[in-house]
Amino acid sequence: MSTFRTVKGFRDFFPEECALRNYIAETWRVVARRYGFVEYEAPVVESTDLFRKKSGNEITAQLFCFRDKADREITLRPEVTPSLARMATARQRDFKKPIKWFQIGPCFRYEEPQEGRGREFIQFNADILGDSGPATAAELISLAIDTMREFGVSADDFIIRLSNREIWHGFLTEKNIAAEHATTFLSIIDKIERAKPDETEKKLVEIGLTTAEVRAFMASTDENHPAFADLKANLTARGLWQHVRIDATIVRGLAYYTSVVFEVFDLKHGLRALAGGGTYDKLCALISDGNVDMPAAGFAMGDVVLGILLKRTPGAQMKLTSALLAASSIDAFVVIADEAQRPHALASIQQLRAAGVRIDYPFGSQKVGKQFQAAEDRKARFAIVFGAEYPEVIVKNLIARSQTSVPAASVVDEVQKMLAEPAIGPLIA
RNA sequence: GUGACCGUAGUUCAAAGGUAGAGCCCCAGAUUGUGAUUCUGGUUGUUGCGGGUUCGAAUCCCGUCGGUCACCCCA
Repeated sequence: MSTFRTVKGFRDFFPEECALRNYIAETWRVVARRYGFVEYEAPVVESTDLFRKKSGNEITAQLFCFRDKADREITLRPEVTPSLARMATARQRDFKKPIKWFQIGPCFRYEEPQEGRGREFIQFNADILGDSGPATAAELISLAIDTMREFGVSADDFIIRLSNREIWHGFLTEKNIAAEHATTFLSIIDKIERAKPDETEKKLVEIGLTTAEVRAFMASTDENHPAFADLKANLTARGLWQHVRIDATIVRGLAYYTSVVFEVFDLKHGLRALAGGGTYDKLCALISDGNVDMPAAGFAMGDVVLGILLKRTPGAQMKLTSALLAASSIDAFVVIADEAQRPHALASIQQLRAAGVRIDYPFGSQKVGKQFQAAEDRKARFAIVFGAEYPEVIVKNLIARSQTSVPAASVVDEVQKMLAEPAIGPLIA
């Protein structure tokens, strides 16, 4: 047993986990580009003030922060939206609007780790800046839905919970509640399904409301509420509205959200949120001290809960298994049956690799049976045997268990031809 | 940051105050040019770490670190 362990809340990526991480990131990237988003990246560390002042209490309580050697207050980013706002406002005139950017990278939050929740996670961020309104939110929600579907997660497996903070502000106005209570009130709504009813009632009464009033308003807030009309029309036109459910209890903890807010949840396993986002029309102005007043919206999806869901969702497992196999398998294993042929084998290996064929082979003398076992273990499609027949070599299809003899001089062409044919059997890489 | 439960070989788990074990994995051989199965042999632990109680501690107590869960809230 090693004396050293990973730091609390951090994880090792052994090859299998690394393949999963890469599969998730690559899928995010492919779908985001399909939507016309371009990739950017921000620093992993930022001045602590950037988050302390802009993100709100929920995030600042779990900042992974420290002082550097020059005594500067530094924070490992808990999210990238403030960095994005800083970057976008700093050079906003360089980019045509709307700006559609995405980012994939690690984020850090100092909290108690448990399943689906570590201190380090990889996040996919998609944001649209310089354009506000239902079309922007619809584009982002659509991207979130298609991302889930690309993983093989279907409408039976996940739901978008959608709300709009403005409907609650309208409710407070209607009830003549002072605006200063808005933050407290939203916090109560956020917890209304988790907190004890009598405590909720007590808190509501303190600001001049009752649970009954709030419940009645929630019950009357459905997809026909005017606040969702444009969004509904847009997503219905795309054929995606069935993925959306109005849920007035979604308000989100981050302070900067202004109107539309949404979260992505799985439907079958009771996991934590897969993704969340909304519009944040005032953040750019805040970050730039009022110099750039640019509306914006975006969402973030994490890799940890998503990874758990993919492993548990039948529809997603096949794509996942295929991706993991592709990451660990090779095209052909070279069997050196006669050590005297090793130089010839190395020459062919070099040519095959130059042609892009994924090749492995034994470093030292090994029995042929062992070498075929190694080929099997490496999930190779073919074994290429260099032995007494040289300059002929034997190419064996390890799935079909058939073999042919080809001249060593043409092995590259022959193997490429065979690789181009569809693999028979379950080992489709 | 607070509370609850847990921590034994690479891994999954036994051993309930009396000498730390098994399956799997890994390595080698049976098998000197073909993948399975089977069989044989082999490597591995200051029982997370540090104290304490005891003739004796994996086992009981305290602390600490880590994991899981709840609070919190979400990626």
